[in-house]
Amino acid sequence: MTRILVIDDEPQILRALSVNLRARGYEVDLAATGEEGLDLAASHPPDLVLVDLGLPGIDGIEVIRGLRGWTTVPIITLSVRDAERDKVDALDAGADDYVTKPFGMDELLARLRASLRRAQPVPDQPTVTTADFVVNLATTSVSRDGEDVHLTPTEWSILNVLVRNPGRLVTQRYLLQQVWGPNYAKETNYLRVYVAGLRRKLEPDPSQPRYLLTEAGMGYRFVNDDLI
Amino acid sequence: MTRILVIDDEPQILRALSVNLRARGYEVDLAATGEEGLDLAASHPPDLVLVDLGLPGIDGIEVIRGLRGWTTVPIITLSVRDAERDKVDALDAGADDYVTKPFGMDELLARLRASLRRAQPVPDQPTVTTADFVVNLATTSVSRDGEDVHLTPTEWSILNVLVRNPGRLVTQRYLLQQVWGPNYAKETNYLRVYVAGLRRKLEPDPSQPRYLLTEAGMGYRFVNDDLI
DNA sequence: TTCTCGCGTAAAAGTTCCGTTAAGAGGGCT
DNA sequence: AGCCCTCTTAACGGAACTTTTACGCGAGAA
Repeated sequence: MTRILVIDDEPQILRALSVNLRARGYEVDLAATGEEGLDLAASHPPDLVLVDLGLPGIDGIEVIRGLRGWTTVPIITLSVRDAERDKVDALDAGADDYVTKPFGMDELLARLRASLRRAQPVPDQPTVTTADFVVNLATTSVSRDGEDVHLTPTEWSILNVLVRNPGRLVTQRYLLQQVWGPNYAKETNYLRVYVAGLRRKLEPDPSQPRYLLTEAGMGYRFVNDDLI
Repeated sequence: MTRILVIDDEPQILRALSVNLRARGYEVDLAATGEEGLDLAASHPPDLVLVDLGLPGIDGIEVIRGLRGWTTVPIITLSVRDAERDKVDALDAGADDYVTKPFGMDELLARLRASLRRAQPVPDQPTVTTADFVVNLATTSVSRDGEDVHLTPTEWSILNVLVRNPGRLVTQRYLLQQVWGPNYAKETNYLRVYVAGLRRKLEPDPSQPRYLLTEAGMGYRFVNDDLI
């Protein structure tokens, strides 16, 4: 049975979600505060977390960071209609999706199913193959034209995050948090230096990247269009 | 059967709407005051709400806020012609569309069908597909004819808001607040510049937009009426 | 008709962001 | 200790993006 942890301070929303989710056959855990939610998640690991961003006490973002410290469980945030740029923080912190309040139960259920489905095929492909190089996630190695390419730990860490999110825009803040930790979310110059290094080692033409693309003002993206 | 809740204090309008809607095969609930309307909506959930903005007692805006506290049912407002300010407030409060009194029954029915259609299927996947382009909300990317379309952060932010509110009239103020924050609610020239950019990149004929429509003086609307 | 207002468009001006390079610091290994 | 590898940090030129300004057009009001 799929277990869903709902963290929200508004009793009526908690209640509405509880009723609707149970009616759909989900097992539901409820928490009214961030602390409670984190405890519950640890003692009773859920398959998906629904968390309100506007919690009293430690807020939703902190809950996401707390969860992301030890689990990759899908997280969907609930938030009031607010500035887009605030929601970016949630996604950067590691949320998978967000729903704005007021939300339709149908929409929420749809996003929930989508997140659960996306979480399933995590049986990570051991290798990612492009026309120019092969990344072996199991053995932590990269080869190009049959030759081993040596990467430093930091380079590997970055490549790892990008390759595990193929085609997806990875924000610089998310990358920095994954690789260096939450205190380095602003040090975008690190990314510039290391991505340059990766391109030198992996791209056929480092000055015109084909796999490790920059999205100015947003982040980076690993694309692999070849059908292999 | 599709149920429509009509909230209006003028008996002749209530009567005219009731007759016309029933003739088209809709089930109709009638309410003469805001309180009555809210009660009826709660006890007998409708598929769409038609509400007059100029109600005695708690007015139309309050009714919209009351409904939006717990439901995303499509709301169309009826308002007299010169109450521009009220219309914008209604849309910001969560209305989907408005019709100006005196209104033609044909126009009302058309908007009604459009709102109902939008509310129907919630896509299970985080992509929005039109005949000309595909917006992928999960990967933050847009493609057209198989080719990736590059968007700047601001362009993406605007498209994101519009696409997440399909068929709905999004006010300029709401867009500006979502993208730039609350201090930019008056900078409508930004919208002109960036929407033009989006049209250039996405519309088959940017001078005659098919998806990103302007509602003069009010805002913008993303429509995708293709049955895909 | 003329006037006004809002919109679309283009381009200039201003600002931020990125790639590159290089030098110094720290740590492990021989 | 000395060497090598890696990480950190700073600086700069150029690219990308945002903001601002200006102007033409068309719809609706006077």
